[in-house]
Amino acid sequence: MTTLPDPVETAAKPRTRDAEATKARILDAAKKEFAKSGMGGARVDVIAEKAKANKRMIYHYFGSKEGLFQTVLENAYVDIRTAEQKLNLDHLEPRDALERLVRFTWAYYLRNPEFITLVNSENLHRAKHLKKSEVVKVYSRKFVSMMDDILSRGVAAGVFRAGIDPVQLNITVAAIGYYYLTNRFTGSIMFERDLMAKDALEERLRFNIDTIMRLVAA
Amino acid sequence: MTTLPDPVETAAKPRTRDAEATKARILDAAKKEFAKSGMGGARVDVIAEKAKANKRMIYHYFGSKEGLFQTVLENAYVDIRTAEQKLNLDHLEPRDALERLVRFTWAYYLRNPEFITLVNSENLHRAKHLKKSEVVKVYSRKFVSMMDDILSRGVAAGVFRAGIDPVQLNITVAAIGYYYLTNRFTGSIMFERDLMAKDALEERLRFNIDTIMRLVAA
DNA sequence: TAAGAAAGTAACCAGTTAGTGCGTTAGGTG
DNA sequence: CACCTAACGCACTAACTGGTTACTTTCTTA
Repeated sequence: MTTLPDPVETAAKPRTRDAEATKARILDAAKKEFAKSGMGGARVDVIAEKAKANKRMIYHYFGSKEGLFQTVLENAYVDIRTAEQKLNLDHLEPRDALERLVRFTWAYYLRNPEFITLVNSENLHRAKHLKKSEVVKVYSRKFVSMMDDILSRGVAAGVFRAGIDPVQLNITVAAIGYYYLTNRFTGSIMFERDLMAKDALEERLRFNIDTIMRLVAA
Repeated sequence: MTTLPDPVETAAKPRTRDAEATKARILDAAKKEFAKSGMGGARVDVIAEKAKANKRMIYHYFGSKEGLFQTVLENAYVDIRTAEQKLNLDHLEPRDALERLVRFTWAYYLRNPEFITLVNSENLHRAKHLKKSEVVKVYSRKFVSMMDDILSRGVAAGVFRAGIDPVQLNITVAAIGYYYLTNRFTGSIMFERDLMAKDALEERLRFNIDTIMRLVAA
């Protein structure tokens, strides 16, 4: 050995303790791993490594792999529902509000591809983790009433037809974006085109807005 | 010992050898297991047991777990595409043909829930198995041209508007059924209603037909 | 009918994997 | 500053899991 490394720069850091930061790093790594491999396929050791945390910490903070998955899933739902509420659609003209929601949903899926995979994984497990979550139900009610409000205002303004079920419409808005993106790999093969190319994505968004607008038009 | 059992009825079956039947039993069991747990979560031992076959036979006939999955997946795609071709939509009035396709797609997903889960699993793996399949591409081309034909005839008859991309329409027809069913567990919690109840399913089908008809109407 | 190919079986193996026991260390508090 | 709680880390294990080895049994055919 020749020179001792500068302790300030390369010392094996005394690693200041920070429970919240460690938790956050674990959740972030877990979200990525669960999204990449699903709840069953994700490896706890890999999550610990990517989080630069010890595996023991995962069990300390989240109890089990399933506990960790449940927290990740719950956070994901809270995140999208919170973002939706921030759109302030009630200040917009009904048609603009609806178009904005379609655009937001599409953009959210594109920017948060983990969301889709987490939801798929949860449905493979028959929603056993989500069932335990009370928060999600509260947020979902707000989500439905938001659409209900847009529809009512649209009908009153004479721009939407009456009798549309907000739940069915919500499902449809999600479906036309979600399906395209979750099945982008098999879809690109079947239709022999790159569904993720920039112009393909733009075309799909236009098509989706069109689909929803024609569906609700008076 | 008193009486010898009737060999025809109760003999500890000499287990007549039948490669095709064994293969078929393995494929059937594999489809169910892969659908229930995904490609990663399914267990080869469980498949062998359910197929009443020896695990060694799986490796003999299909090489590996992935080889087995690929065959199951390929069969699933061929099955739905074949059933679609049998609909004979080219003899129907365009609007009837399209409605029939929407109804068929919905009914197929309902009667073959494994299909959806297999496709989801394949997309989690970025379609690495489907990429190797040449058959699927051939069938898919026929699928697209079928929709193309319906659209052209509809435009010519003045009942559909022009300029609709058959691929986008195909994706949308699949999406509005597929999403509802694959996310039926989380959906039932979020919307606080049983999405699989008989009347809920009927309502969704009606809504979907309506969505597609309004989308293509002139 | 002898022989060999194909179908079928049981036991086994090496590598993983979720989960733990137990000891160490940082840092806030009395 | 002594003490104690909570953060952190290492090394281990019991159960599993995809895949294989070595073998027996059945059927076909020359």
